Amino acid sequence: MSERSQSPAAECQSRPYDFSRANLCPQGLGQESFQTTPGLLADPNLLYNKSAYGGIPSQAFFPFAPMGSDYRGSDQQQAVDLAQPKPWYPFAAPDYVSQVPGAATATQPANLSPPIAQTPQVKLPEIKVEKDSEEDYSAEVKIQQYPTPPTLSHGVFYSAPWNPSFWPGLAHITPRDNSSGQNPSTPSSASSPSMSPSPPSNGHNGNGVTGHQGQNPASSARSSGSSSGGCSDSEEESLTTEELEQFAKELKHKRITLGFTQADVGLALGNLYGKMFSQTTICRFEALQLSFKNMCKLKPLLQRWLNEAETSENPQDMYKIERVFVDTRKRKRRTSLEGAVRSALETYFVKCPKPNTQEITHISDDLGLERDVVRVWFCNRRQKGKRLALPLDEECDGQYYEQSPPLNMAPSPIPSQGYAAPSYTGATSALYMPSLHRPDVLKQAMHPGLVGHLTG
DNA sequence: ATGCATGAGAC
DNA sequence: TCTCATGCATA
Repeated sequence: MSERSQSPAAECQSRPYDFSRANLCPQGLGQESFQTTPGLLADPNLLYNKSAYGGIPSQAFFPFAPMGSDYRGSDQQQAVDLAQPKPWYPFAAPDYVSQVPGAATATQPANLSPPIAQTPQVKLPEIKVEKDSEEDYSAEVKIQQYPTPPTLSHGVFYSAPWNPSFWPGLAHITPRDNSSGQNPSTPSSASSPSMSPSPPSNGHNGNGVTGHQGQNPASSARSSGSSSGGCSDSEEESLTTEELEQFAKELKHKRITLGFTQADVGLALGNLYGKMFSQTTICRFEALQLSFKNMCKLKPLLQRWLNEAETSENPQDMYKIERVFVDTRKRKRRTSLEGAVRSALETYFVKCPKPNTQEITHISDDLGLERDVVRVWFCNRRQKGKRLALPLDEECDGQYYEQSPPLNMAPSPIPSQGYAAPSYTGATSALYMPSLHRPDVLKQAMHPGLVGHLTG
């Protein structure tokens, strides 16, 4: 697969506003290189091997988590079914239809913009929106029932998360510092047995779990010298990767031992401290799939929960609260991308991890996807990339995707690039070889560095 | 367990 | 418009 070397995507180089991006998509977004061999993207995750990702983004992610299954589908997915343009939003969602290029484009040759247009694409995207149950979606008001733990009989209704105001106590929550140091194994009796929903009284400001956390770029990064993670805020202790890792394991183990599900924990946090978390978040915490900063932020809360759970005589109380929230919002139906489309996106991603608007448009047109779907896909892909990449060198903060591998060009001299140089040269396949798919390998390759760095 | 989505805040 | 934290929905 020789990338076309002569006519780089015009848009990539003509971007006036972003100098650095000039190199992003030198070869143009997949003009032709789209033909992805089955194995090519077998494991996109491998793109991020530690060495490749010299740079660390503003946020450090834990790479150890096995992330290998993401694209498993690409190979196994059946051939693209060109025959049927899936119905997108069959019901009550006309607005979507109008903005879904795929709906209109997928079936037709579409006049794709020059640069990307000719990509031997995976035409006819197999995009489908989950389950088209004719009506359920239109009726947006729904009440979700939170899974109830076997041991707990209370039906709990999970709330829609989008409104931070849900958690009044949030602001006051302060993960106590000591939690860090203290080993959960030695439950502090300090915890109040009353696992009442009332917000914990704590003196600190709550930046711990405040609605918005992310910001704080600088501090977030683990200070190089100290092991600290960049738990920026006061209450977040200086945790080392090992500590977090260990705590995560411990949490999981004890949680299971105590008979709680991840969902239970998330719910309990809400009841105990005012801020509820989803099963997803708890799962990611246990799997170390959150950013370092995020881990630091959540750890104190989970630590407290653990203490409570261990000491409480009636852990069930932790779930006592029932809340019913009516979700009046619409949530776009989740798009399910076919393996071929994903592979195509991966290919584009390798070439240009940060496509600009124009490029996104090209890609969306090319693949017959909704622009927003493409945009979000790239956002998520980048986010995931960071997790996998294991950022160790904070000095490179923000450099992650700043520079894109010059395709067809010699690997960038800059070691801190966010991508594995080899990946975009044509010789890519090797990089994505299934054999390397092993999470252990990935972990092995990255973790040590992180640990070393953090623990330093 | 994880893919796609949402939304606040930062840039 | 992006990042980041987070969650719904689903594999």
